Amino acid sequence: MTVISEVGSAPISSSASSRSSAGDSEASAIRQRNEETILEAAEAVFAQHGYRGGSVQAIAEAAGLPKSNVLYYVGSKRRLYVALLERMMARWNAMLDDISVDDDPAEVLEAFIRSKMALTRAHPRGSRLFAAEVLGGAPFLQDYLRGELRDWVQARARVFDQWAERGLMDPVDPVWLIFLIWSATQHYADFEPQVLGITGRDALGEQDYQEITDFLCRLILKGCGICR
Amino acid sequence: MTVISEVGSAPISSSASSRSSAGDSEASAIRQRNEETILEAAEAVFAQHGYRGGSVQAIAEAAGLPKSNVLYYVGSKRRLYVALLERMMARWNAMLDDISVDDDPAEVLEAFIRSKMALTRAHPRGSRLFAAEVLGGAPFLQDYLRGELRDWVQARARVFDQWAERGLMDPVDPVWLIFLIWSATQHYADFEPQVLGITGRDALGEQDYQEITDFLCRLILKGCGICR
DNA sequence: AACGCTCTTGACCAAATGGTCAAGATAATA
DNA sequence: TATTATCTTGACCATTTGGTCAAGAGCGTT
Repeated sequence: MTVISEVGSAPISSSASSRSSAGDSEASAIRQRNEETILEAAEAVFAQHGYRGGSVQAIAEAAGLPKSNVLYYVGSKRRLYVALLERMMARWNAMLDDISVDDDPAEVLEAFIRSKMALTRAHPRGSRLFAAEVLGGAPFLQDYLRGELRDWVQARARVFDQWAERGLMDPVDPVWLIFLIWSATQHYADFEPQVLGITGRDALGEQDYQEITDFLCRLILKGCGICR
Repeated sequence: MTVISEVGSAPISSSASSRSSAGDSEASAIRQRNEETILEAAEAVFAQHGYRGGSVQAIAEAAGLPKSNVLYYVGSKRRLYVALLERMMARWNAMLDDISVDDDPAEVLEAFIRSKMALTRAHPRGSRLFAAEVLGGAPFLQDYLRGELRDWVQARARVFDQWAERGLMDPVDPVWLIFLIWSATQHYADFEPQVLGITGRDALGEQDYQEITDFLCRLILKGCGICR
C-alpha cells in the first residue's frame, strides 16, 4: 500500500532499504528514538519551507544531531520527505470512516467537521506539510489525490446526493461542500500566523477551537438545510 | 505606505534603490517590459517553491533571461520577493471597500464572497505566493497582518455584530465568518492540484467558478441566517 | 560622429547544498 | 572477554546557491 509516488520517477517503497527501517516493527530502541526525533524536526522544517526550501542541515540542527547522522538514518532528503507524507496520509486515512445512506446526515456531517478539525489541531505541522506539498503542485501526492482520495470523495458524494433526493438536505454539490469543510478547518493550521495576527492572540486555546468548531458545524449544517 | 517589513530586519522601502525603479512611473520601455517578465516568472517560482525554495536561476530560466540580467533589474532575491508581496497586497487592498451598518447584509456578504473569489481566480499564483508566505510563518507580512489587516477585520466585525443585534443575521462570531470566506475561496487557488485531482478535470472553467461561487454564497448566507 | 546612459552577459566568488566515506565509538551477542 | 553489528561523526566532494564585476553592446541625444 504505497501511497506516495512521484511524477516523473519510480515510486519509493517505504520498506526494503539497505539500512533504513522506516516502518519495520523491530528496530533498535536507539534507532526508533532517533528516527522519531528526526521525523519531528523534519516535519517542522518542511512545513515551514517546503521540500526544496528545507535543508538537511536545518533538520539536523532542529533534531540536535550532526547532518551525517540524520542521513545515516533516513538515507536521503527525499526519502525523509516521503516518509513524512506517508505518515500524514496515514493519519488522514485513519480519520476517514465509511458512511451509509441510512445514517443521519446531521450526525455524519458534524462528525466529519469535528474529526477534520481535530486532525488539524492535533497535527498542525503535518497539515502545513501537506499544504506545502499541494501548493507546490503535489509532485509526490498526485496519484493519491487522483486515486484513493478521489474515490473516497465520490463515494461520499453519492450518499450526499441521495440524502438530497430524500429531502434530508438541500441539493448542494457534495464535492464543493467537502472542499468547504476541508478548507475551513485546514485554515487554522495553514494560516495560523494570519489567524493569530488578526485576533491579536499568540495562540489558540481549547475553548477557541471549541468555539470555532461549533460555529462551523452550526453554519454549515444550517447552510445546507440540515436540521438537528 | 510600505506594507512589507521583516521580523528581525529593517524594512525594505520599495523606492530609493541605486538602480531599481520598482514603481517609478518613468522607466525605460525595455526596463518596464523586462521587469514585468521577471515579476511574472518569479511569482510562479516562489508560489510553487516558497521563498527559500525558489532560486534566482529558476526564475531567470522561466523569464528567459540570464541570471545576471535578472539581478541587474531586481537587485536581489529578497527585493524581488518583497516586490511581489507588495503587488499582491495592493491587489488585496484594492478589493477591500468599506461597509456601513445601514448596508444590506445580504448584498455586502455576497459582494464580499464574490470579490474574494474573483481575486483568487484572477491571480491564482499571487494567492499561492501569499499562502506560501503565511505558511512559512509570514516573516515578511507580520506587521501587515497585525496592523492594517487586523483593523480592517475588526471594523468589519463591528458592523456584523450590529447586524446581529438588529436581528438581520444570526449572532455568529464575525471573525470566524470572515476566515471561513477567505479559506473557502483561497482553497481553489492554493489546493488546485487537489481540486483537479478529485474532480478529475485538468482545469476549472468559468462555469465551475460560477457554480462554486453561487454555492458558497447560498450556503454561507443561509448558514448565518441572512435571507435575500 | 561622439558622447553618455541603459542594458547584457559570461566569468567569477564564498557559502551552502545533498550526499559519501572511512574510521572510531558504542552496544549486543557469543 | 572476544566478536560482530549498530551507531557516530568529521572530512570531504561535486553542484548549486545568491551575488559581484567588468567589459562590451545597444541606443538616444547633441
